[in-house]
Amino acid sequence: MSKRTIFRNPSVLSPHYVPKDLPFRDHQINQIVSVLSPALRSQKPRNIILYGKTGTGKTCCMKRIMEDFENSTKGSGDTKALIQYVNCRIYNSRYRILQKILKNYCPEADKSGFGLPFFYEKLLELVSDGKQMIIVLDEIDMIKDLDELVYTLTRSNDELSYGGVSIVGISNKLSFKDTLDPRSKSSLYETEMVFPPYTAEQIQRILSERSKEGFAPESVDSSAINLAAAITSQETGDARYALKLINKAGEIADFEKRNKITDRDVESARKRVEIDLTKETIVTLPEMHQLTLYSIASLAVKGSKYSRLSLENNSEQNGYSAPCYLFSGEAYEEYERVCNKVGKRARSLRWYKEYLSELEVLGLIATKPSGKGIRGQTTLIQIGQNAKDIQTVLDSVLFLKVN
DNA sequence: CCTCCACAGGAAGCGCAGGAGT
DNA sequence: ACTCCTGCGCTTCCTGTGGAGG
Repeated sequence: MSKRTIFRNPSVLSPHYVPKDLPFRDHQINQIVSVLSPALRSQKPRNIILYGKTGTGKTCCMKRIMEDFENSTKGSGDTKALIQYVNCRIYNSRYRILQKILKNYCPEADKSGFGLPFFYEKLLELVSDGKQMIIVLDEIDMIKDLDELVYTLTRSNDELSYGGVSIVGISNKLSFKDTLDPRSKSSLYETEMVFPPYTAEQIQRILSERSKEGFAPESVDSSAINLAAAITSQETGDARYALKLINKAGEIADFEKRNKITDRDVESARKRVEIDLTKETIVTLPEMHQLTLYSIASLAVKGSKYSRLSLENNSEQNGYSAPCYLFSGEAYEEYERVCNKVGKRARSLRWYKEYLSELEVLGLIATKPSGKGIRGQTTLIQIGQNAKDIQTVLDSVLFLKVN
């Protein structure tokens, strides 16, 4: 009666799953805990920044620590320390972050119309009786007015005699440090910690442990795990990617009604995962960002006249496609056409540039200044992945049919 | 050398939604 | 009901800039 499946507990294989033990991250966890533990004794912990590429376990470690933290304060009745997690990709301004934190404690804050001073007062009230508040800012580099936020939060410490507020920042961009104001930089970087990428052997261990829990016994070839680990470490060392890979391989084997995951499944999963990953980011994009990306993708498929022009000067290299660059000017024109087609009002050129830089932050496109050989100063845009794939994804999202 | 191109990106301000105070 | 305030997304305006062209 029940459908035959090789999955035993699929949630274990999800990238959001937080395991009891995080292999190869004991050192980092211990260090973070030792930085944060003063909060349990009503002392203000130092601020800390966690660095590392995607899928190196930063968020996972932090969630593990938060759970343990909450469990340890639960029994003791009056809690001395509060810990709050904020995903800054969604809550990307000072206002939204404070609102998000406070609405867990006072529900009336979950409305717009309040000014920042209101939130500030509420925050002070919350920690004024000697409590310590730890704010975990995941993807901290996405915050638009981070300097002001850091200033607001550190200033609150000056006004309090007992409680305090400290920040745990999580970022995967090393360069974002330089964009900060020197004052907020020095207060934010009291402690710094780097998460190195996992090695192939480590990923292999992680995969086999999760597979043991996630799949039925004996259903995963050890060579399939080795292959998935090898592919991952060759690409990025991103554990999340590795989990996706093995998960997808499982789905393929399941679909074909086999009871073992083999190398071949991992190979075919590889192509699907990449499309899936970009699809995930694309569908959650705001509409205007989607239209912007769509215009770039379709122009890249068509080929830009400027880039064709400039390619003629260069001698043909193996006949294979050199990276296709688009001029921001022609991309904007295409964007206007696309907006027209779907009956949306195109935003101004100025704002279009903001869209571009946000798409670049997400890694969907790459840009570079035009430099020598091109008249005027402009930006060259290159699409991150296969333009055709992105176009197909967006076609289904935007309900378009363009040829 | 100057001028023009094709933009980049900062500043100011606008309309809107949704509070609070009166 | 009204006025005032706030943040946000956005437009308009403006000045700056690196290289090509004459």
